[in-house]
Amino acid sequence: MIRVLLVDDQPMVRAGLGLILRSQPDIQVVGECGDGGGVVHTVSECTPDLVCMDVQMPIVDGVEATRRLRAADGPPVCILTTFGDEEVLWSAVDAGAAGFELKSATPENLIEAVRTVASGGTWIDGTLLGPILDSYRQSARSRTLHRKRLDALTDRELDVLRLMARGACNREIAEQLFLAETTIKTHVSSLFNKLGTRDRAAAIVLAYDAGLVRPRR
Amino acid sequence: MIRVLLVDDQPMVRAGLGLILRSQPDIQVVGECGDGGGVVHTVSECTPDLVCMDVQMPIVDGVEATRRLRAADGPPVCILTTFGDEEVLWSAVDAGAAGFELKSATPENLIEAVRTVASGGTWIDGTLLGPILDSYRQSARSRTLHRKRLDALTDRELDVLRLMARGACNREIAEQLFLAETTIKTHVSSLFNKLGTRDRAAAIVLAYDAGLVRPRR
DNA sequence: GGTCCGCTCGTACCCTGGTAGGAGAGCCCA
DNA sequence: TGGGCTCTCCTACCAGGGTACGAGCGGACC
Repeated sequence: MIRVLLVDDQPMVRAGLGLILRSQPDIQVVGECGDGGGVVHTVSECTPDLVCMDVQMPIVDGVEATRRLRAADGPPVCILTTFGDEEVLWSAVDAGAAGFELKSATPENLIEAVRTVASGGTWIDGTLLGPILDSYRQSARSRTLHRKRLDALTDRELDVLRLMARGACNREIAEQLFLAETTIKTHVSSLFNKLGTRDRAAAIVLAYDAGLVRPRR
Repeated sequence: MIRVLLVDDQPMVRAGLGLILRSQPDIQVVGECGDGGGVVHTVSECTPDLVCMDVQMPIVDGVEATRRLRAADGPPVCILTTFGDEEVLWSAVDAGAAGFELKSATPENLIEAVRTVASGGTWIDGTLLGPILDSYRQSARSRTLHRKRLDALTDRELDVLRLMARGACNREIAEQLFLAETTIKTHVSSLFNKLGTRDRAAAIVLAYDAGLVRPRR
């Protein structure tokens, strides 16, 4: 039996959600909340297996409430929202949400989302997946355009550029590649010419833009 | 009726996939391919609604075949692979795949993937979604850690750092901020101290790592 | 009123970064 | 075999980057 806590400021929405979920023999709605503020407390009382959380709420919004639940080692959270823009999705993911479903989804999808999240899985509404991957593809496309400029570089010059783009000075690059510093200077000048950059700062920026190196995280 | 083309170098896998898909009354397997090389040609002959594509194949791999199909304005591609590492996923997405499912998935999931992709949707295996979001969360976490170091900077120093991280030299920064070059030097030295960086190269790297500036795409 | 801080600007100095030009060795390909 | 390219290393030179230190001004805070 899957025990669900519903959090939404609109009683009508809670009623509708409850109706859909209760139609399943293995799903049980064990509590409701009208704001994100009391969620942590309510959870400790009714011990749900997962929390269905709205985003827009008057006092404490769903993202913040999700963060608090995660901090309190609470049950997994499935975000339920009206507007599925990317910003909200990422902030919810950042807060630790395991599921993200639109209120416009079919009851079947909603139930599947609940089942997936309750069993420890991850769920993102299918209609959102498309735009997300599209934006990734777009960024990948212009990255390959940048890469074309890097194609002119020799292997050695790429070695130097990579180290340079990690903040290494010429002497350090020389040490790491077992070369003389003057050699590095030669490579550096050469790759500046090919890339059309005048100094290492611009080259580093280009290395990031082209995706040769990625921000370390 | 959904018309499917199967592409996999192993006949056994094609047989198994076919068995699963043909069990559905609305799905029809209209062709098979043993390598990615002939996919574009085969598609023009048997006109499928979608292509189920293996990744590892002897001559032309699934990612490259997907790219060619996209270039030829072919039907959507659902990638079917044994190993679900992130690299493969992103390269497949980059190539234009609309679906990504593991061979270890349940027949139900496979069928759902096919139905989703055939109807123009996007599908990613649920077990992969978790690790992807985890890595995103990790990156977000250490981004905030880096940001802590940026918190020590004054507004003016942030202005300077932002321009510096776009490749501007001191004189250009001075011009853009309507300040003297010596002032910029003061700010630059000060922010190096606060960030613990010794030169602008390292500061630029930190600006990217902290997410203060993002690769331009 | 005094103090702290951020912002501005200056001088003086050193050092790394970047350029110009040359040169030798190894490799591939016509 | 000769030409072209890459990789290596050198000398010499100069501008910009970075540091150290000082100083004036204005706002915030006690």
